[in-house]
This record gives sequence, structure tokens and C-alpha cells, in this order.
Amino acid sequence: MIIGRPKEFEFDETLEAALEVFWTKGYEATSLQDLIEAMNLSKSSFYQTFESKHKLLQSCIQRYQDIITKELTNALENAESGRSFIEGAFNALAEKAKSSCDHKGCLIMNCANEFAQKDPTVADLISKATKKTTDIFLMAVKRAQKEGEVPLDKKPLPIARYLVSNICGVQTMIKAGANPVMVKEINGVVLQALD
Amino acid sequence: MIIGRPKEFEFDETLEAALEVFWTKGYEATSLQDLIEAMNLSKSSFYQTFESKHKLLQSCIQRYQDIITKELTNALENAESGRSFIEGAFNALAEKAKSSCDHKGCLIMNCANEFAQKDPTVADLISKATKKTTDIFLMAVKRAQKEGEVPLDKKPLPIARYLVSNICGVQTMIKAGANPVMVKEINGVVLQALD
DNA sequence: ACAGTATAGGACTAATCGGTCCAAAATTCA
DNA sequence: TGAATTTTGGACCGATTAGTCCTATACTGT
Repeated sequence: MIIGRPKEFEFDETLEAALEVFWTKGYEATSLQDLIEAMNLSKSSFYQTFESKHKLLQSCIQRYQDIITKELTNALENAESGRSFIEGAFNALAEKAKSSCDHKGCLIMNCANEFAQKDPTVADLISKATKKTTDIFLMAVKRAQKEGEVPLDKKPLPIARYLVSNICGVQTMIKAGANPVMVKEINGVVLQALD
Repeated sequence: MIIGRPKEFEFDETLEAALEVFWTKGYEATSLQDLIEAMNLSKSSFYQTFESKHKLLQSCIQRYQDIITKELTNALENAESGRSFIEGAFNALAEKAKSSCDHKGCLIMNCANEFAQKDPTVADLISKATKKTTDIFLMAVKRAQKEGEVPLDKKPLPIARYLVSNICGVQTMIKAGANPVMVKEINGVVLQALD
């Protein structure tokens, strides 16, 4: 049995609310006030549960990574082919560029940009998350090769890293104001690397 | 003749000192204290000359754009070929990845990431700067085509945009912890788009 | 020397920052 | 009911935030 006064919030809900705020505003631009309002938490509950703003960010990065890893893995499993999974990922970016506002990008890469390598703890999380995503694209490329949609003489790992790098690049271009046409144009060139 | 007490600083010097700080730390993470220390300026001189932290950022972005536009234009003019200019730009990134610390990336893209489209004034500056850089790469691609180092059937503008996007992408990957080997690997795939 | 003009130093502001702490409230168990 | 345990609300903290303002200072022109 749980003893003591029961919690008035759910851990997952509040964590994901915080994730949303960090994702939208960035770490530095997010104040504690912003967080506890979005999370609908008292300050005491906040600190008791998440320890500090910085620790909370780490938890958010972790959670974000879990979510996208699951999503991408699912998408790859359900994709018609390895190649269509990859193309789908880039098409999704072009779709995102259409919705006028809230280009949040990718939390992992936002943090990579904001913290660079200044914060070792964050750097480590970022590096691991990037590796995980790269692994999924690596599987996709290998599968595409098996399926005959990518030439066998191409080395799959550089291609996978190239694709991840391009997702970051395109996402940044969107933040820099690229419109959907530009994004599709770029995507077209990007995907020629698979031919 | 200049009347009144003479300035004890030079505009360009202080502006570029500020640029360096914004470039290294980002906008939000930079305090006024950081700025006036780096600029070696009194608060009064700061506000009299640069109006506000936000206006100063705009001036820095402008200055940064002027600098890189000049540098890139020069590099292109002095390059052996359009293609070698492009390859040189990506090799420079791989070089940067070697020096262990201070991966500052590109101020323009850092700001694009930090502000996304939230700040219209900044968004406009970013968009214009991106266009200028793309124009230089466009010239490079066209020149490479004339020189027979890029097939004539490729559309130069999408290629130019693709190259700029990849510079952003690679720079983000470096911030995410990519080592020089990874960067070279990615660059190799990127440049295949010119074949 | 002195008026006019512009810069520099730094005290000062109100607001906000992340974070701590303690007492009140809400639960379980005896 | 009352002791034990946990969460919650909110007062409180010193430090820092961006920015203002006034006075002392340093120069030019007369």
C-alpha cells in the first residue's frame, strides 16, 4: 500500500508537459515558472520529483529518445520497404515545413545546438541518442539493399550517418525559413544518394 | 572635428567581441555582464551605442553575415575550380571537428535554431543571410558545371540549397559529438551529389 | 578660462532567476 | 482516534536579470 498523501499528478504526464516546453522554447529560455505552469505542479512537488531544471532536462531527453526510437522502429517495421521508410522520413519533414508555425525541430538536435559539447552530461545523452537513431537508419539502408532498392556496393553506415545528418540539416533549414518547395527540392537531391 | 569626450573603444572591435560571445554561448545564455566584460565597455556606453541586447544581436548577425559573405566570395574567386571550392568548404568542417573543443558552428544557424521563427526580426535576418550564402554556392555549382566538374543536367539551385543544408547538418552532427572520421564519411556521401 | 558636448562610471531599479524550507493537508496503519 | 508518512502550497532566499539615470570626466571651439 502507498502511505502518505497521494500524488495529485502523474509522472509521465508532467514529464511530457515539460518535454514539450523545452522542445518549444529551448533550455535557457525556459524558466521554472514556465515549467511548473505547463506541468501544473507546485514548486515543492517539482523539486521533490525532478530534482532540478537540469536533471529534468536530462529526463526529458531520455524520454524523447525513447519515444522517437519506438516510433521510428515501428515505422520501419511497418514500412513497405527500407527505402520507403527513408523516403517517408524526409517527406514528413516537408509536411512539417507546411504548417506555418511551431517548427520545434528535434529536441535532441536542439539540445546539441544549445549545449554543443559544453555540458558533458547532456553531450553524452545526445551522443547516445544520435547513435540509436543512426542504428535505425542503418537497418533501413541494409534492408533496402537486401530488397534491391539501394545498390549493394554502397557502404550502409556512411549512408545512414549521411541521412541523419541531412534530417538535422533540413530541420535547421526549416527553422531558417525554408518553404516546403525548397525542402522537397533538397530532399530530392538527398535521396539520390540511395540510387 | 569630433566634439565632446572621445570614445575609449572602437565600434568594430566591441561589436566583434560581442559577436564572439553570442556565437559561443548563444543569445539567452549570454548575460549583459558577459557582454560588457568581453566588450570592455561600461554599461552606459553599451546602451548608448548598441541600444539593447536584442539590437546588438541583430548587429552581430549582420556583421557575421558580412564577414562570411566576404570570406566565401573571396574563397570562391581564388579557388582553382567551383568544385574545389565546394569540397574545400566541407573539408574545413572536417578540420573543425578535429579541434576538440569550441564547436561554435555557424552564428546564423545557431540563431535559426535558438529563435526558430519566433522572432520575426531575427527570422528575417536569418532568411536573408541564408539566401546570400546559397547564392554563393549557386555560383560555385554553376561554375563547376561550366568547368565540366558537375554534370550539366543537374539543376544548380537545388544542389546549392542541398549543400547549404548539409553544411548545417554536418555542423550539428559535430555538436552532437561526431568525430572527424564520421564527418569525412558523411562528406564523402554528400559530395557524390556532384557526380 | 569657459561654455558646449559627448562619453564613462557606477549606483540604482523592479522583476525574475533557480532553489530551499516549513507548515498544512491528505493519506495508511495501528 | 492518533501516529507515521508523504505531498502540497507558498513564503522566502540571495543572486542575477536587462535596463535607467545621474554625475563626473574629457574633449573642442571660442
